[in-house]
Amino acid sequence: MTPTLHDVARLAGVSIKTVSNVINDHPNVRSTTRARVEHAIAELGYTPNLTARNLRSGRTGAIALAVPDLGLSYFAELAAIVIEEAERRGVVVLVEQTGGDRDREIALLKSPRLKLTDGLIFSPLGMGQEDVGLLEVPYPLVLLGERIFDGPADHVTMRNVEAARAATEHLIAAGRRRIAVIGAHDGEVIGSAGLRLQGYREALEAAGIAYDDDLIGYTTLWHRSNGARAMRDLLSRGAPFDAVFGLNDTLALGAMRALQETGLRIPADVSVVGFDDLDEAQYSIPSLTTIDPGQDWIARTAVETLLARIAAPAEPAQARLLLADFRLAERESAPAS
Amino acid sequence: MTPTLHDVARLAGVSIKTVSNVINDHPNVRSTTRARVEHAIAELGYTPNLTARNLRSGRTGAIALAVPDLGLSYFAELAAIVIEEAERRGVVVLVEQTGGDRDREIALLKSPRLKLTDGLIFSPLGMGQEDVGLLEVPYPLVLLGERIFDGPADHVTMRNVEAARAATEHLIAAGRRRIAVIGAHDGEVIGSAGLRLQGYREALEAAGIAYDDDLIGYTTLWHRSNGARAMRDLLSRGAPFDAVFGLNDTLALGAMRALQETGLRIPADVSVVGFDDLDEAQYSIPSLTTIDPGQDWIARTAVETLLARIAAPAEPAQARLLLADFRLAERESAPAS
DNA sequence: CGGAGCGAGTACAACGTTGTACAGTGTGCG
DNA sequence: CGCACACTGTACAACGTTGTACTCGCTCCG
Repeated sequence: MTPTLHDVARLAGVSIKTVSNVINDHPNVRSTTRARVEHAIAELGYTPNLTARNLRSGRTGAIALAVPDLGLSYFAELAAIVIEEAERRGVVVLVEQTGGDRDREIALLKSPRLKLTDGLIFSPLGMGQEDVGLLEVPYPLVLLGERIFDGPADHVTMRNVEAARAATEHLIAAGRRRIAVIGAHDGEVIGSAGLRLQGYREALEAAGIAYDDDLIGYTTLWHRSNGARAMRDLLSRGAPFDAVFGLNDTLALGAMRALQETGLRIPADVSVVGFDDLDEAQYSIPSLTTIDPGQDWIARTAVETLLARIAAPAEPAQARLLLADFRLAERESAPAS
Repeated sequence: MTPTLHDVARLAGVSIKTVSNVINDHPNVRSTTRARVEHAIAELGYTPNLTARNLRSGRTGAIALAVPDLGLSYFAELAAIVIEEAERRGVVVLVEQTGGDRDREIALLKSPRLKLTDGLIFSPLGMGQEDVGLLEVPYPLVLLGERIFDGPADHVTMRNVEAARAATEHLIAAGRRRIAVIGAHDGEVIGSAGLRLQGYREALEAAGIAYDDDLIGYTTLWHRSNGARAMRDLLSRGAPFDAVFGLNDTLALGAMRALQETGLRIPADVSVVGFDDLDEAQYSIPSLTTIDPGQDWIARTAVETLLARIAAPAEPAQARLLLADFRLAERESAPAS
């Protein structure tokens, strides 16, 4: 079917190893021989079989990226950057979706499908701290997100508590006192929801504002419709509020939608901040004040770290925790004053 | 390092072929032997080396998906469905981004990186009809989009002309006569922009409305900010209009943003329709009337068609053109009357 | 003028798996 | 009682590539 080294070698009248040497730019090939081989390669349209090369070398030149769902903008943007950075460094990316389901995440970690790759960038959503032991895997792994800490793998993530605190303080500085939250997960301590809620509470406490559970909107998956639904629930509860902190942009956008449905003006009646700085946040109406958590840095650092681990098979270094810088992107939905 | 068939065989006291037979559920293995082998597999934590298996079988169990950019919601949602469908069918997906750049698209088609996969689902954006010859590739290929027609590969896409005509007719039926377009590409005949503009013109013509180039907003990349910019240009031109057809949802959402900035009410002053039925279209304010072009069907059919081609190495059948059904999703931005 | 040394190229094994051909051991039946 | 045959398992080759060890012939220099 497709030509192999043998075909090229036969046509050029040399051994297959010589052809291999030409392809890999090894020394000790006479220029006349090289030319003859190159001509044969061109004539047959030969390209090396990467599967065979990988078997020989033990490397595949591919990495896996496992995220909950590319339909979630945050992960789509993350994947876009990871793929771009990987390409820049000469590897390809195999994308897996777990649906944020714990069982599927666990199954993925042991899946033989990963044998097609040299390592994994893993963003769990269903697994939690109790599953930390399952991250002991026989291949290079970089962990994202905030479901599991102090695991055996390098971990690249954002400063959730500090950033959420900054978002809340921004609202407080603008004079808001009754700040609702959309997207909390009941009882969660770590995880994006738990950590961001903690930042929120720290900001309240520092400002001497009492925490009021009536202002907390709970949802499971952080989807736009859940943001709208949680906001409607909160409105129907009747507890007054003058600001909303959406624990991510998607929730905040859904919440804005629900607020505007009822005639509330943003930011005049209610200011809104989000978290993630999705592309959309610039184009919503009003545009969304949000936290830029350093996603670009996170994605690139994850690739860089993984490739470094792959290149250095021994693991002398401890698992590292790498934290991105964040910044508040101030827009119309929550002006400074 | 990681255990191989040899290790398992030695531990179980059998030949490697017997272990292989156990793993692949081949007959003629005594149940006692099978149990012994399975025990050894479990003890060593053996998993098969897929690279070696692939070399042997000539298949990789992976397909490639090449799209312009996962940062574009349409392609992120497409990728999500492709990956989900592929997983359901037992293959993994390697995602490549071309940036919509013709040279990168052409380079990708010949890239040896594709050797890691059994076939390609390709959504070009930079290549055009003049490049049709480049689609003659030595591996199974399924084409998406509307940049190239009548190529040598199966082609799965949507009914752009009919759907755009339906969208325009919806506006006309609601009494609109001055319908602006956002996202046209100057001089383009095929391609999403060209075809959708054609559908628009057909609808105008059928209704006896004159085509007015002053109502056409041109943009290159279909990004949200370009939608807003084109809308502002159009507004500043001063030509009156009572409806906007965004050639995709992202453009329409950007256009809505620009309209609302100037105080125009949607749909009272201007109705807006989009094209794609992104998740966002349900949650914008107002929610966006748009065309659901059958993306889900397209993604699943692309995977199914590609896997069928991979399974049948001979190609008896002609390249096929597969067209999805569309429907108008009527929402607030352009009600029926 | 003889041996060291190097350049050019070859033969073979190995990566881990699976298909093919075959060998041994019973078992059933004529 | 002997043979056919199913059953269980083995040995070997092959997929296409690259590393290692080797051969051959030439040049250079003491």
